[in-house]
Amino acid sequence: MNIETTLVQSVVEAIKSLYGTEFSAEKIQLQKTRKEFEGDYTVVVFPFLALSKKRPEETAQEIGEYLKNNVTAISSFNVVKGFLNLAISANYWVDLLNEIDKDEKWGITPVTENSPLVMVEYSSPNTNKPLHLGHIRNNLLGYALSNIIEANGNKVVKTNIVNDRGIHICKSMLAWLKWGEGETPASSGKKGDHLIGDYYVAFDKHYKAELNELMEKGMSKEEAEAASPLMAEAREMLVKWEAGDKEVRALWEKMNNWVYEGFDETYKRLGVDFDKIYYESDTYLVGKETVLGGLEKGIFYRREDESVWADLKNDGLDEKLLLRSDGTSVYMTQDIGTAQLRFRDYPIDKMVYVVGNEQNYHFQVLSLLLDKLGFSWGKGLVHFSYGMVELPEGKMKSREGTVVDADDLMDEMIGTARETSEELGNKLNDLTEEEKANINRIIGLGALKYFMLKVDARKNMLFNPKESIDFNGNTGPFIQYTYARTRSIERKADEAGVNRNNAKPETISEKECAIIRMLNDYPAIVRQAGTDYSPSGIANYAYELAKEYNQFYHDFSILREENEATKAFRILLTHNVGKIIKSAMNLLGIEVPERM
RNA sequence: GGUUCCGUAGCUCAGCUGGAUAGAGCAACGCCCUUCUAAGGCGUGGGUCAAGCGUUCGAAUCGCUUCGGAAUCACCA
Repeated sequence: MNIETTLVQSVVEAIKSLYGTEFSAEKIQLQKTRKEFEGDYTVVVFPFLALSKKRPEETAQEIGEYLKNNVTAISSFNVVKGFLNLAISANYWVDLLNEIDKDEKWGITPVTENSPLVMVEYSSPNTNKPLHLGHIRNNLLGYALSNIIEANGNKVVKTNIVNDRGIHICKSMLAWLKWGEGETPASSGKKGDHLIGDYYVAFDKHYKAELNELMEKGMSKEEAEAASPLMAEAREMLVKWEAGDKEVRALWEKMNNWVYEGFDETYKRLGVDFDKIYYESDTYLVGKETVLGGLEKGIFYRREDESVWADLKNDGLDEKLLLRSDGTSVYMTQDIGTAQLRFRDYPIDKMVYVVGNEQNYHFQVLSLLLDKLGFSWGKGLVHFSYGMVELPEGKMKSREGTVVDADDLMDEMIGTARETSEELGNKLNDLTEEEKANINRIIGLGALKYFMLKVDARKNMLFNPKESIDFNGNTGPFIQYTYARTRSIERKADEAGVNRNNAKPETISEKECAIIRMLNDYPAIVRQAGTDYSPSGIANYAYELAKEYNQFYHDFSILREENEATKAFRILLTHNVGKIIKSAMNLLGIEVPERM
């Protein structure tokens, strides 16, 4: 049994024995003892005063004595005001550490055949431009979240819905036809998604120029927009696409495939992946059918102009359009269609959508609509809503050229890692260029990923491209560095023939107890992160652990210990700190280097 | 205007199922590399936890109000 459970139960027994009353275990407040006090765990005794009818100090003293006499793991206790601090014996910690050592997957709940199936949707790009900083946050959160949910004993299906159709795609296509002169990724050496993005920008440029021209001739902005021949052509192209025009479809497929190749490269580099990809071009018609089905069942209603609506006023929301008067589908219709297809493909128990917080309302509505349409997981769907990434100049705006491109950013991070590494000197000189490059990649991306994941997802976050490329302090590289040192120590210990199974020291330090306690907390941290959907919980834990260990490491020369048992114990501790750091970073999708 | 979210050190962020003197990192200043990796460690300074009221033995944490900021409320996606 876990030490915390033991302590709580013992406190219940103590109260019963001393005051003759049952006290509910959930109401007992057991917390880690703060650093400035002596002990490992602290019981808050204020809630018991009504029962004991004594002053806080006396009550704490009585309970402390009872516990010390009845729980072998407790070596001593002290009382400060209404706080009972309990110290756990060294033996207990050594045994616990051995237990953690035996379990290679400490903290991870295995997935079985009967585990619930959770589908996580994330990324959801448009195929008319490359991925940017906002997508990076989305992708990293989605991937980390999937790992965390899986670590809590769920089957996870990672999915991506690609927005591959619509007027914006036609704009790129049209621009490419007009001004592309047959340019391809192969002919220009550009990544496919960047190539298409350039044409999307080109369309906008020409369109703006056209508007200006028309406005100079005396049209208002609205009139010019309506009269624009370029936009008319784009709309025409969309109509052709919907009608299945062969040429348009062929061009669409060709250009989308370029984009997918580009995306795949970016995803691979970011280290994220998907089990199943859905395309909006496949789902939007299904959505229409589903909505019409709902109409027949009387869940929705039709207005005089033939448009279809859902009335959600009884649920505290407004009315929501589902099909336009011309019968075409809207965003919501497509999400319903995607849900329908997914439900056909998988026995989904829970659905998690990783989508920005600007769509909070949309998902509130979607949840209700899916529920009304009979999807068992509709009501309980989770919109994992995250905040925007802001730049020092404000929001990212493609028009103002303040978008931070995902590929460029990764290049920059890796480049900075390389420079830093070179400045620091010759640590890696015995490695090949390839090995060095790989370590710099791990560090550069680790810095980026950790920076994005350590912040509470709900909050808007500020990304300063210049200052945030930081490798000191609460950063990914600091944690990776700590891991690399644990590995270095282990390698040297292996050479010296230290056997960590001989760890039976007579005394261990407070610092070491604190570290073991943190290792012991890991399963609870993983569970908490799973129920809160909070990768940041894992991230901050990893930092705390790395920091705690780093401080400890600084004070000890492990391999120079004279006592074999103590030396073995320190290696055992080092090994398990490394194990847990690696595991936590794995959940976040951050690699750890063996050296750095 | 309605709804939702956010406001903690100069900056970036933890802490929030109510507990002890509110924590890190960055930035500033001062120490520490013949010691398993200095991408490190130690120290100093820095706070009206936006403000007010309430709940209670106890509030950064819970409730209400106000003030600031963001998102959303489309026959856009």
